[in-house]
Amino acid sequence: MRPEDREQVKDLSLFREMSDDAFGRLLAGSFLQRFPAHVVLINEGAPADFLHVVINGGVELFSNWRDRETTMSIARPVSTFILAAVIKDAPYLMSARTLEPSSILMIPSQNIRSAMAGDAAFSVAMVDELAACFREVVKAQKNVKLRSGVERLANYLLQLSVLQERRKGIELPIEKKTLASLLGMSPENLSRAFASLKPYGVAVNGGSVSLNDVAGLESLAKPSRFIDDPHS
Amino acid sequence: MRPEDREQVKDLSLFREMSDDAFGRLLAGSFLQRFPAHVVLINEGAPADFLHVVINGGVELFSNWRDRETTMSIARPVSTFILAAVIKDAPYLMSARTLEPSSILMIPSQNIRSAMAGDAAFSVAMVDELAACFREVVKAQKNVKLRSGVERLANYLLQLSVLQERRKGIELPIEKKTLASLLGMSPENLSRAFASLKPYGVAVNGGSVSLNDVAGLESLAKPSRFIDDPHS
DNA sequence: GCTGCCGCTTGATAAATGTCAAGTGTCGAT
DNA sequence: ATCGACACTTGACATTTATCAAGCGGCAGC
Repeated sequence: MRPEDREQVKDLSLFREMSDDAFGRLLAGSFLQRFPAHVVLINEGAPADFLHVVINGGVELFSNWRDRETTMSIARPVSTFILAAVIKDAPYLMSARTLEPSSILMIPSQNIRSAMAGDAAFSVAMVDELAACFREVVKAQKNVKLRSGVERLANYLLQLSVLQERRKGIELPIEKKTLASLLGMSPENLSRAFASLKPYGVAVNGGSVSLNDVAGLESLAKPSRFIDDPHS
Repeated sequence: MRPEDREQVKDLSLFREMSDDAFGRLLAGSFLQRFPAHVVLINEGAPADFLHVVINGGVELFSNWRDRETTMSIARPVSTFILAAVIKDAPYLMSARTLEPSSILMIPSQNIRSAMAGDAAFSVAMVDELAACFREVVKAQKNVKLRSGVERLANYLLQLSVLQERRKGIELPIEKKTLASLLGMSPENLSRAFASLKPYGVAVNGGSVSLNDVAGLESLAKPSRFIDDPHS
């Protein structure tokens, strides 16, 4: 593991307050591994032996039931995923696969639990992190239950435009197929949803999207602080 | 607050490991209040000043967007709700209203944060509680995204029958209107969903439901440990 | 007893969403 | 260069779900 990678992990809010010493103990037995694209890292139902940290690349968290599958969220550097399963020492509720070639740091679950026991500040950081995760899922749930497909797409695009800090010309960070699943619709439906946003100044070209009428799009999307703002 | 109520709260996994002393400090400035049915306790977006604990009765957590509303979950005695907002000192993401006349214990948010700072064991309990909450929402999200309305109802009924420990003759604990919203469908649709379960031995009479063919219902519902089991 | 409200149901209809099938274009492997 | 796999799009169609309207039945208040 390169020193700059270690530095990035240490800078996560989860680990920032730890002593270097405690952080060293946490990483004992951990390993950083490079994976190709489209590799399954975690199978739903397996015991949570490691806390995973995306160092670079991207990871899709998804879930299956019968013959259906849905994308639950996307983890980007630098962030952890499946923290809750590690805490509860319970089976993973989601599967995970790389979207692209990715470096993943894997920390033994036992190290996390030991660190909590020995380091009160770390526990507090964990509480903070888990509360944030919880609020994210609640927002996602509201998004699905209160909005139509088109509305979810419109809000996703607006969120992206804020994130990418340019008014026109945003880039979709994931394949449309995956985006459809993340937004809770079929790929065909996503195509049609894009088409139905054309009157609102949305022009699509492959992975590039221009928003030529942000105000109009907002009047359709009606973004809400308590669904769309990642910091609320 | 009656001693037996205090005992029940102390017995929550969140507080069980606390010293009586620390628990006393936690409750300083708290108060127990009785509310009539259908009273709004919390408005989405308000600052999270109190951690709420349902002592008896029942509370519906719900959320609005534009002219739509959906119920997110039901809190029953004895349990806390909106813990995450309290931790983050952030606005509530959901509103709350009583379903019936209810007693609610309200603990000042500041007390919770102080207790975390001074009591490592309490922090660990909080981590555990939040991880459990997180996993609950993830399951709810999978339920909505992977299943049709009829499938969600079928699984809900099976869950109830396990909870109420009798094979036939279960009682719906909430109005059908609320149940519809909880399951993410319109009330009309819930009626039709019940009707379409008739061939699977489901007979409805007001709030009473008989399951005359649990095996058949299960073959339709295909319950999954990682969606329906509250302990997984 | 009425009477009006409300929860619930049912039917008719519309809107949203999914499925199936075909066709296009890209890209990487041979 | 050709081929095939695959992501994406589009159209036709089926299914699911919501909406609107009407009606039933219980129940609280007059």
